[in-house]
Amino acid sequence: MPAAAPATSKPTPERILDAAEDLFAERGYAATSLGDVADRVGIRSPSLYNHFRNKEALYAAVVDRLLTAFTAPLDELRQAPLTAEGIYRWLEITVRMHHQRPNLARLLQHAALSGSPHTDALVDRLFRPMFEPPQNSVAPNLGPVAELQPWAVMGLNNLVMSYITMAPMYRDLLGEDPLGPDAEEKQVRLIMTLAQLVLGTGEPPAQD
Amino acid sequence: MPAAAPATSKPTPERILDAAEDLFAERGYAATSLGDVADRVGIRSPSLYNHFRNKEALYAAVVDRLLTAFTAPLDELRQAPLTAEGIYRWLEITVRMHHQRPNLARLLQHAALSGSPHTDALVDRLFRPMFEPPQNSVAPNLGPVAELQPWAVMGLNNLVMSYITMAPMYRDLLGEDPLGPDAEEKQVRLIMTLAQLVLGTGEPPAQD
DNA sequence: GATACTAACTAATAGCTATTAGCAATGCTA
DNA sequence: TAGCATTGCTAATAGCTATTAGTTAGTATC
Repeated sequence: MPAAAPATSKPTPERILDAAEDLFAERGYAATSLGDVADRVGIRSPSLYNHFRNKEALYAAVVDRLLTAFTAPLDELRQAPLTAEGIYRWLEITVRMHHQRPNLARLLQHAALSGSPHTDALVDRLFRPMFEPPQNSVAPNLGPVAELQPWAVMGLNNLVMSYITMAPMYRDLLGEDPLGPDAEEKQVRLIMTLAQLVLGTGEPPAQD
Repeated sequence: MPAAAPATSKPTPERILDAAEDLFAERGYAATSLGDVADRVGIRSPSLYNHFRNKEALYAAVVDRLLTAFTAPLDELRQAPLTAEGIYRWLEITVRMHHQRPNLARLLQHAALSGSPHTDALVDRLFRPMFEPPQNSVAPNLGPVAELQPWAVMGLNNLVMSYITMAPMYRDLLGEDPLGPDAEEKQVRLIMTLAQLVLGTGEPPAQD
């Protein structure tokens, strides 16, 4: 009795990607079993091979879907000349995206710790653009961390992502769920404040 | 031909702990196999059971050894009343310890992502003390992040540790090995500068 | 109405997992 | 010298892993 598409829900490949994304993000590539993915979708594991060539291809698809979702709004920002206000906008968008799709940060962290297939793609598409000087820049003044510039980029990035990846450990210690919507606002404010301190007393963050 | 203690090296249990610590830190609890641990020590995996009850006990021993190494120098600092200079000392010591023994940060990150046995011990012994008000405090002025205090503690911690756990991803992007000795100095300076900005223009970091 | 395609299934594989049982060699102690 | 605890080994277990082969039931097309 196959092909019982429930008609109510998403197509199977998408449901597989959803389940695999959550599991890869939680457990990493090696510790995720296709049986668990299949269980979550509600099918048997060999049926996964009707939609993805093998485990690595499934992982690659998960990574690709996440990367395109993240790089799209940032590519747009990269077109305009780089101003201090542009940096603030970029930061806020990044923070909010990581809160809405926390799985990329988790996947990245697993890849950094253990290595995974396609780690190059993650680095090249997400990180490398931040380290190359933009084509038309206004050379923002970086304040007291002048010669530490690349390290500051790494630091800000890590700060945003480690908030996501470490959140479960702090749930009891903060009075609040660190991944709830209130916390998102709080983290945006903290990051913006920090950035303002680091970049100098320049422009204040834009108010929505 | 057993009991061939090479006489040159450390006792076996310690060598097992060393190997297991590296592997657990790199791959996490679930993805680490006892066979790989044994290979690295140079024995067969059943021989591990002569020294540790099972995989979980081995992991517990790794965690415990790391925690005692880390909490010792910090407990000492916690005795004295809390001053701004004390916070700077605490920060610098923490950064340097994480550079010398990067495995605790990696283990913590795996535990936060996937959950592992004994995660409570990690949180209780390492994090919880930072969130409880010290017995005799001088109520340091936290500057522009006043009501964000617990979030700032979490942020500084994450900043220090994510530097370690994310380092491999940035190796190509920075011009330098992020875990080399020069980088340690650079990170200490960055963190101290940041802390100075956050805590207000208070005391400058002590020069050794 | 016959045919091809899709997407599910079961059965089976080779290899790895932690763990146990039993054996053998060594070194310490009486 | 006899005995014992330590610590290594091999062999064997039950269970999980990704992956393949072959089958079957629906769906769309001619």
